[in-house]
Amino acid sequence: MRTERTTGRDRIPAHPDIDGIGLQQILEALVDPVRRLIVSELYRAPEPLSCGTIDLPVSKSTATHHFHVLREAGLIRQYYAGTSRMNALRREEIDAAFPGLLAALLPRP
Amino acid sequence: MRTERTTGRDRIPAHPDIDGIGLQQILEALVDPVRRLIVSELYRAPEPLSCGTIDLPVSKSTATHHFHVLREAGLIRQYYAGTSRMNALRREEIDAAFPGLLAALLPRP
DNA sequence: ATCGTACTACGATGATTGTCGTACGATGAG
DNA sequence: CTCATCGTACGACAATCATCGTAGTACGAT
Repeated sequence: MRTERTTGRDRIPAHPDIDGIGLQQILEALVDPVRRLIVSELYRAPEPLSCGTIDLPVSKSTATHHFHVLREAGLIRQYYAGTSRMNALRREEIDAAFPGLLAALLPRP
Repeated sequence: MRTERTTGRDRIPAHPDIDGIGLQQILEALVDPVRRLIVSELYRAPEPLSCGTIDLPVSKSTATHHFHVLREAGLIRQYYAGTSRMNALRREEIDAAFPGLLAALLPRP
């Protein structure tokens, strides 16, 4: 049999359904200041941002880790555009499942 | 000089001013399920509750720890009534400082 | 004075996790 | 093809923290 290759669109990991996410997981994700910073930036941005666009006070591997946690918590959606990984806040879904949460947690503009 | 005695009203620890509390601290307090359970109970109760009234899935020492964290985070106010320690949610202050936060974090009634 | 109740204080411990460096993989440009 | 860029994966490490048991203190009742 042939070796598996991780190519192209397989690079996009599965995103959890919002219904499978509990408040607990959301809070565990948002309790970290770095992750809250990421979410804030995505909240303000009109369009998805690549990982590199948001500059964070941590190393690259740590940043990857934080994006991973946010994705697993159902807070962001990720897809590739070339070598860049784009990130978008799943705003409507979150607002529907947890009304007022984002507004209460993010710094007021 | 005379020996210091921890008597009577000295048993009540100092409560932090709400202005000195940041969102970070509040979140760190409320990310724990047990602490969120405590806050929920205090939220629903019309009057302050003693520590023993709220039954928690943890040992007594752990419960004490959680009440301590909540107090330090400015979320509850504590005072003694006999041997019982009463707990009250600092609801108005929290709502003023972080509008919508409690409502978003506590289970809807 | 003695006892029981209510809670705290003090370690100890195990699990989690935020952090990093390094090595690797995928993509687009020259 | 080769190279630089962007991000991931993996393993390691230190710090934090939720948990507990035990011992102790304060207060009210007997």
